[in-house]
Amino acid sequence: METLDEIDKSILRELQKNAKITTKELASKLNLTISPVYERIKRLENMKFIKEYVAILDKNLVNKPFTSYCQVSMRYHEEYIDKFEEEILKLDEVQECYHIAGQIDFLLKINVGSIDEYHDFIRYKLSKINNIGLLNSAFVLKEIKKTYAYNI
Amino acid sequence: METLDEIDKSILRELQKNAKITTKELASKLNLTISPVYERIKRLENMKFIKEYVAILDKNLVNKPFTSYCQVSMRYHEEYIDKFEEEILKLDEVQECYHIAGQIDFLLKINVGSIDEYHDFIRYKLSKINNIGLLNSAFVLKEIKKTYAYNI
DNA sequence: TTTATATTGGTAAATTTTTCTGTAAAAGTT
DNA sequence: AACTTTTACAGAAAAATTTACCAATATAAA
Repeated sequence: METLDEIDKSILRELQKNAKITTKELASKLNLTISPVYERIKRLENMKFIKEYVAILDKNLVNKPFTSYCQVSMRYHEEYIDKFEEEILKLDEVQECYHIAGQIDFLLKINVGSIDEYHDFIRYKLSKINNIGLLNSAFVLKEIKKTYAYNI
Repeated sequence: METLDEIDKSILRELQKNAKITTKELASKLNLTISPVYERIKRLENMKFIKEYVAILDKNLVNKPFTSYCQVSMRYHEEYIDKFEEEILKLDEVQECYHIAGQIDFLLKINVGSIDEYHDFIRYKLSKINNIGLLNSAFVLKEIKKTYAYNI
């Protein structure tokens, strides 16, 4: 982070908002020419400050309107965690999975097309993983805020 | 969704993985020429299937390595919810906020630079919002899986 | 079958990306 | 202080991509 000056940070701020901005536009915003902006972007990519560029889809339009956070605890902790993580990676419905501190072991974000699909996911996919103890679902009623940008 | 054929879905799948892919490359993958692929992308943008293109940064490199999920319940439900949501939108540390079903009202994803910063956030920013009842934090120990792509 | 509509392929202009060269300022060395 | 090295920027040219346009083809509807 200390290798980033204010110009770099401005570039990252813009690209977090809009990855499709042209170097020319960005240069104009920063009162620079194309060259330095272009080189800085390449440097930020090479140094992996920028991990990837992605298109964000409308989950309702692509028929994945149903979101749930699912808390999972393992019955015999240590020995089955690796296996659980392995299985989770294979499940397309799992958008995110975190190992968290506290009584619960894992927090999963699940995205599917309907409650029925969610039921099937829990019943026939998640529950099939060995040694799951507790399993608790919290349905998302409304997305109040969601941003992909860090406040740098 | 019914307005999307298999070609559209393939395009969306690719753009979710890599927004910087050129029309030429994409056309080659789909065994089409540039024109139809270009027009389809524009159509998907206009129809808002694609909401935005963003750069994803490395949270460790930009000094936001600490993530926590924070459960919030309101003391007097109905009347203070709007105000709470309003205040949440102003807080840069809040990456995501969902109104969820169940005992807890809101689930927040918080991203900061350190535990100290997290403490300050809870103590001096989140707690300052009126009529919060319960407040519970679950620290993320490890990110097992995180994808921005829907399985379409 | 005919008409209308949508989709594709091909081409060319406009724009952007990428590379290259030169200059100036800053930092480090003798 | 003089010299080298490094770094950041500007400008321009080359390469590649985006964008707009038109004709040809396929698809659906009348």
